[in-house]
Amino acid sequence: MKNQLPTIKEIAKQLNISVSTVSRALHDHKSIGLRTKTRVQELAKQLQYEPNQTAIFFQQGKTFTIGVILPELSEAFFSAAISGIEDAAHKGNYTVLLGQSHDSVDKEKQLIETMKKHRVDGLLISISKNTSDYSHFEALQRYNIPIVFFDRIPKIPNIHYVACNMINGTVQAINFLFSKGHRIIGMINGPEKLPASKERLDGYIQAMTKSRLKYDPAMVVNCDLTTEGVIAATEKLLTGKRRPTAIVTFNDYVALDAVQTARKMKLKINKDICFVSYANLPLTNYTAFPPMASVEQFPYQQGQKATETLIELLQQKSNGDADNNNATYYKIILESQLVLHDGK
Amino acid sequence: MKNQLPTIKEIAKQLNISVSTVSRALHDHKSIGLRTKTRVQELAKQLQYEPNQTAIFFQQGKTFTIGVILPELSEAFFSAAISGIEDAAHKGNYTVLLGQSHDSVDKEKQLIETMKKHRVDGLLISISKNTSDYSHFEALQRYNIPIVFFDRIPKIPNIHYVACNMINGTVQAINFLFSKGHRIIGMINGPEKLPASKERLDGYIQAMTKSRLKYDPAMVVNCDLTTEGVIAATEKLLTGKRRPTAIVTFNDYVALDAVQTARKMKLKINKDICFVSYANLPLTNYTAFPPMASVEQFPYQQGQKATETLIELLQQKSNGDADNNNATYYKIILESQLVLHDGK
DNA sequence: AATAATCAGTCAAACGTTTGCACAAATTTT
DNA sequence: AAAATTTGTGCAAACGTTTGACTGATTATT
Repeated sequence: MKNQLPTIKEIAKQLNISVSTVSRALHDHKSIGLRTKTRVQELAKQLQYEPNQTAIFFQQGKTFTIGVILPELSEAFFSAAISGIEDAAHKGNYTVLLGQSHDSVDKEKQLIETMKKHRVDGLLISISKNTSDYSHFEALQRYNIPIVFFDRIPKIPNIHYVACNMINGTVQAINFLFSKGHRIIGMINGPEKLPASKERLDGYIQAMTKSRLKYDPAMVVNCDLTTEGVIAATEKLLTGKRRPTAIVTFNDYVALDAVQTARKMKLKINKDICFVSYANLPLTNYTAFPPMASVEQFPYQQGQKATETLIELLQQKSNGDADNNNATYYKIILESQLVLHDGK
Repeated sequence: MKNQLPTIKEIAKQLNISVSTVSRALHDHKSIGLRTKTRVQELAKQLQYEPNQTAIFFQQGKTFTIGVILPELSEAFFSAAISGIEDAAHKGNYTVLLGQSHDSVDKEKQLIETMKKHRVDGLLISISKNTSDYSHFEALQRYNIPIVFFDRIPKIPNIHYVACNMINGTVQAINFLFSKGHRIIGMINGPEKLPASKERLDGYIQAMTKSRLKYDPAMVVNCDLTTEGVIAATEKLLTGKRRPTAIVTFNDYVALDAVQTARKMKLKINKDICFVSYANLPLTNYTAFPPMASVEQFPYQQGQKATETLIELLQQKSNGDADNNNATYYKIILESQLVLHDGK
């Protein structure tokens, strides 16, 4: 009754030859005669033989599986990223094992354990917002499991990563606003300690000083990204004595709340006040008052690139370059880019 | 130089006992004396021993992995679903192997092969839009890999599935519009042959006749879901001699395009014409003229429920209920629900 | 004709773990 | 004190595949 699947053994027995011959025949090994080769291949087809991958994984100590750990799949950024990851992995004949940390450090650690157990060949990680202790990543060194971080990168030396540089995009955004005649430009930034916030601020300062508008710290307010936080930040910015005519917001969600707030204050969007944002949402084109422009971060491409990098590392490894422990570390930076919204 | 991980063998050798004893000691088997048990466990901890799961998978013929095949991760519906799937799987100590078909039948078939190779314990599938030949699913029976379909279900008998019933939600939507005074209600539906379209139509007809508004086929137009298609459909509906005062649209994307079209025709949204939609997008609250209400399809819950169902099937299987081939088939229907948008 | 090379195939070990069976020693029951 | 049971442990097979080393033919080279 047990629907036993055919094995190499079974084929060997039926053909009265040894399993090794069968194995080699199926792999088209040169040392097998044409006659037996075809006999084997025919029977294999007839029996619908398929190699048992778990046996092969075990035997070879490789699983052709890439583990992916990221904060939250329902966030547009990450769902685009995983899409790119899956596509690239599949192209390289790898499979994707998935886990979301929900921005919890514990869950992240747990996931790493699971991935380790499953003997993934490599890992792709975008760290949780709250991770500041990185020991669980470092522990992986011991297992010789390469990691490529993407987007949210831990601050530790000697790692591979793929990220998107927000500085240039921010500079472009400010320059764009400048070219439109804006001279007082505000920014609603994220939490101060977040690297992502720092990059945006850097770009802001760079562009402002280069445009000979001096950098006024009062024009940049941090917020915790909650709706309430954004409202407070927006109000603060718009009720100060120097009122900006344009605001750059940390991301699209922030932009949406900020726009609402501005409207409640009876300001006309795109007239009294303009917004530019960083792209997270697929449909800013459809929103009531979309930001005039967004800085695109190319999540799909980040995912793709990170995966390709990881696969390359894995190939190096299997080529025995493993001993080559003076390995160089990949630090791949995509450039963000300003995208204008024609608001059609 | 090879960073060999400790194995059960290694422990056995160091302690001068047999591997079986070690194995049993680590599993807290009753037949092992307390002294050796602790000796083993201590050494295991000291060596940081971790069982090699690939060996166990192989040995047990189980991988504790669930394969997921769905069309497109960057679609909000599916990214929410995968989120639910991953959470539920993790809760049940399963891991998720991921693949997207991009709505291509070939890719779908290929993914099934990959999943089969990886010896996933079970599969969760939402079929591609273009799949009409279901032989590749049926082939899986042979491998005794249970499948639970979700959301997009093939039309074949004797399958397990989880879906969301759109009929009631549609009825609620129409009733809601009726209560708001609308008497001429149109519908922009999806492609005619799509089951999803049929359900919506059914609900529409049911509600209309129950409300003693007679069903006017001219009030329901199908479209191919492209922007152009939607524009054409909207124009057709709004330029007919009976002009609807409210329109139910196939999904949020359609709604957005339809709203734009109506506005171009100088109609005032929520005054001359109201829209109700089916929820796909996270931020209808922020859109220019959001649908007054949406029929929610609970993708996260669908994913969750499908996963729980699959895990249950897997448990039954390992309990030897496998022979019990007169198995009942799970057909789990979640109810859709109308959600009002307060447009704040 | 002897030697070397090639061809076709087999043997057996290895990967790490689990588990049914056997067996000895210690303990309990008769 | 003999018999039965319990306790603690080891042996070896099994899971399916790959692969290095080996063997016995045939064929090619000198």
